[in-house]
Amino acid sequence: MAQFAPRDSAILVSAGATPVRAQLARRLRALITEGTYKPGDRLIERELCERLKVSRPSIRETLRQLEAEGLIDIIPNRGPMVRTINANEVLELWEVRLSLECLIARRFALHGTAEDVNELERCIHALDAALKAQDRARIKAAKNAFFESFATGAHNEALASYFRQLTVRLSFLWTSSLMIPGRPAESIGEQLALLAAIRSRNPEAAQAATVLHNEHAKAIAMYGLRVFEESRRVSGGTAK
Amino acid sequence: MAQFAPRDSAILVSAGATPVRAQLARRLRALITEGTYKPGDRLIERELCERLKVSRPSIRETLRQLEAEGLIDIIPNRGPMVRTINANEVLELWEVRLSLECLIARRFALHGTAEDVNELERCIHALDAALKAQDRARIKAAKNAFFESFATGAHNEALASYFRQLTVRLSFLWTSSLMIPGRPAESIGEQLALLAAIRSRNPEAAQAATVLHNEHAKAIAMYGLRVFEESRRVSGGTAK
DNA sequence: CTCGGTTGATTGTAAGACAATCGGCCCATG
DNA sequence: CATGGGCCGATTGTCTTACAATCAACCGAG
Repeated sequence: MAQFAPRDSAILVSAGATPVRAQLARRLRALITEGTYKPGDRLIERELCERLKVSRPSIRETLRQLEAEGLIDIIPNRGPMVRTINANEVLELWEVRLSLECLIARRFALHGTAEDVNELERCIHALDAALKAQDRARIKAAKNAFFESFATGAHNEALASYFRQLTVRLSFLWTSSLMIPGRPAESIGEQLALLAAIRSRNPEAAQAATVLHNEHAKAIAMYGLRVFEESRRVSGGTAK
Repeated sequence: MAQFAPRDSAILVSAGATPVRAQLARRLRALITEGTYKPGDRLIERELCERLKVSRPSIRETLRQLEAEGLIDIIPNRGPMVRTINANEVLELWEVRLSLECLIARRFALHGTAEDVNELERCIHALDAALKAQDRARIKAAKNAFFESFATGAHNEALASYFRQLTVRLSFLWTSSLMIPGRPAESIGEQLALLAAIRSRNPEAAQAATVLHNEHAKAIAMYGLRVFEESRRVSGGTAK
């Protein structure tokens, strides 16, 4: 699975020069996850061509990829739009993601190296700092770094890839609910519990910590969904 | 996620006429899962054009989709090839798939309708019959029908979609190991145990049955992998 | 036998073109 | 005034053509 490069491609790993469409996919993904294009927005090919300075074939190939990743819907003869997700679909995706998250936690506890664990700890503290600073951009970056180091520690690339994909598909939830007062401290505590479980090489405890943390995060996420749908109902759909 | 249509699109469900590239994707997927194109085989665009009677842009868009689904690799300036999977990657994918399978089993026991359960039973018996008849095509069709009804009964479309994708990515294993004497009866027994657990609405038992069945299936699959790699080493790569 | 350059094959990307289809608007009509 | 039908613009679906960039394999020279 191509996905987005976990890190920017190491120096001589991916021999070939980066194809334009790979960068395109990253950029479009970013435009969607950062909320520039919101669920329901139409992505008109010619518009994207001039905005991103590439030809229509490149755009179309990229759009097909994003469709396969679940980020956009392409309706025949109507064109692509950022995928709209209702509450039920959020719950569905969330459940799948939780299942993978549990597997990651168990695997991390079993197969994570000391370095993986330390990296995870660094990410947690960085996230803590970002949350206290109430800096959206930093929070988002720290959250991504945390997810990435979490997924990496499981040492299962396929698993990490699917986990990333699901995280991206649900990312729109976080833009609405990143900063809820009182939540941060609690959240960090949960993640430190996960870290402790991993450090003591206890997969069951790690999974339990993940489930617990997820219970809270899910509540936040569903709150974020309501906020999002509200804002959508108010500011109206530019595309109905 | 577009994926392949779970069934051929019902009469007025997907309003628009089927785009060519959707059929193309199905056909190419079939060519790969059925072993016409084997892992490592290169998929040369112009070749596919004349074989499938479509233009290069259509082919390229389809290939982008299959890449995102993990079925093929596209190496820059070298082109697409059917993705080669080594033993470690098989184990990785298998573990993810098992995790989803467990979730399906639990959800099926909790949310499956009586009709879902009956359909699953029908599929199991059909598979049993096909196995006894030693008919490869029928076995394959029955296996797919079983997976489909299994996934459907969980009533989580995202989950079903990812499960299908993983099944497809691992499908090459089955072509090598479909018919192992002695295995069928045992396998059917395991599936009937799963069915019983679901019918008694016991998610834990259903998950346990899934894990147990998977333990055996995995051994078969790894055997199939060795057979496959052996045949690959012997008959050599047409593309090295 | 090894190294290096040349060449052929294939992809990467673009631009242009045209048919098919969809959605919305306008108008006629009850 | 509400409703239905038909027209028109916008957009995608698909194909053709074109050319540069790159890789891989071959071949010849040392």
